[in-house]
Amino acid sequence: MIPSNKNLSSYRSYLLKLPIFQGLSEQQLAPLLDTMQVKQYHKGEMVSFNADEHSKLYINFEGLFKLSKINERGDEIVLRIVDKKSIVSPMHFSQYYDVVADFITNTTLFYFPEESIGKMMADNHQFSLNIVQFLADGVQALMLSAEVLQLKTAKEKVGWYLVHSKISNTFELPYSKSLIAAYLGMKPESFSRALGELKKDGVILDNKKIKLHNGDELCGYCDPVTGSNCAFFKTSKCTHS
Amino acid sequence: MIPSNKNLSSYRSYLLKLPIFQGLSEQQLAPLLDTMQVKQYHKGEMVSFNADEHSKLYINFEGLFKLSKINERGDEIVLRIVDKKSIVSPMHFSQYYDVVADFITNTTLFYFPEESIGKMMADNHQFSLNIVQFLADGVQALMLSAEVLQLKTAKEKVGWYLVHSKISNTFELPYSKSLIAAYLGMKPESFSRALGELKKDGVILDNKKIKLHNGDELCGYCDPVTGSNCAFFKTSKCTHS
DNA sequence: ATAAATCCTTGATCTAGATCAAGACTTATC
DNA sequence: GATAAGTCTTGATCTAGATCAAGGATTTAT
Repeated sequence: MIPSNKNLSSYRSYLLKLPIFQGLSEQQLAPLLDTMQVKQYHKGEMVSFNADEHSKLYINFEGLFKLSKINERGDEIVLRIVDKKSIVSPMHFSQYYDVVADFITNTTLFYFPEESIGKMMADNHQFSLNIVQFLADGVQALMLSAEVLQLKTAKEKVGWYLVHSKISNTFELPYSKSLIAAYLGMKPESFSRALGELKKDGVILDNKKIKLHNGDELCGYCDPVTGSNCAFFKTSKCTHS
Repeated sequence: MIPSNKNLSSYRSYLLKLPIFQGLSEQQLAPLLDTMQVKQYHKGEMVSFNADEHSKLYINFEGLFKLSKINERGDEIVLRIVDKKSIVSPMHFSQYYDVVADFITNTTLFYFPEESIGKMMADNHQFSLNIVQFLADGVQALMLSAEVLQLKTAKEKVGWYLVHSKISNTFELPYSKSLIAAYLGMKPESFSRALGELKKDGVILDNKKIKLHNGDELCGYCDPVTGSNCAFFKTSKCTHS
């Protein structure tokens, strides 16, 4: 069933499992969930997410989009790839800041008005902590990606993304190559060439499936935050001591 | 008087004026301020700010340092320049994430243990909101700087920094050129050459003082968030419509 | 199943900014 | 006020990745 503003109550159990609502009972959340709305966007659509018109908190229920900035020359930086269950909160942006949401597939977003979120934070300390955690994760993800974009070579960027996919997405590339290339601040051509380099080292990408000759070929590209979710973290196979 | 762990009470009025304590009375803050500690760092010192050893919230009382990441090749990215009254909170980082604090001058930091901040948030809703605001500002600053680093040419980066200095620091460059160059992800040589280009357009930097031929030469480099603090914001002189 | 549209790869060339090197200016130190 | 230590500028050269171009592969539509 496609969510509509009429049948939202059936999604309560889905919502309760999200990290942003962690530690909260259905009862505690009821006043907030009652204010939830739905909006559909379709593939190819580009919407400016500014705090003026979009001072809300969005949950991506179904679909995929990227948050980008584009300059006069048409160059793009992908600030975030937003997939299922991810949260975007233009309500926390400055009034004058905006990003473009560029929808890669048809997407269904749930959203809450800024006032409801504010009310829930005032009434429930756990929810405030969850918002703090969400923002802290955002800060850290942006610092990590600044580091990747600025300090790594093309080959290192791709290696890093692959090791990330290996650990978090069980050896599978979650998006198209060109989307990942854009996220890594490089052109598809460079991404392709970097993959060619990695292939020489025993890293094969077979239709989005990552295949490794020995198994440790990507470990040199890992970062400790990603590594902490790896089965071999801090064992002899791991580079993070 | 140099702050020590003995004479901290005399800094209460200084602390009460900080945005992070906005809307809070001295009385409400007392339990938190009682847990405050001081630490001095000296010029040239480099300290790893990881959540393990530094799970605290720091206030820069006096001094200057940068938060950087450095790779094997010695390339550096400056994630933030931390000057007086700025806050850094490794307590919000993941256990495995770390940045290097590189002290540019002798620096005095005040800090609060993670538990005291947590307690204050639990006891006082306004303080939680201030923490949320602090983190949201961090997210936005990182998004803006990702955009600047990734999408702008050398000349545009320098122009952007100058317009920022013009508006926020009254026509004065706040730090050394090489520090600003590092923050903009470029080498001092490129910074110098970019300044040369801008000089041709009527932008003169005379011993850190920004001097403009007509006055609007930098407006093309402005962003709306910075611009919202400009005297000419949304007037005919301003490019932000 | 076939056509059309995307997406991806490979090769040739170009370019912004890095690197290397040397000199000029500025700021501290004795 | 001389000398030393940074910091900044200018010029020559180099290079990683972008751009341009064309062909191949995969997905989507009919």
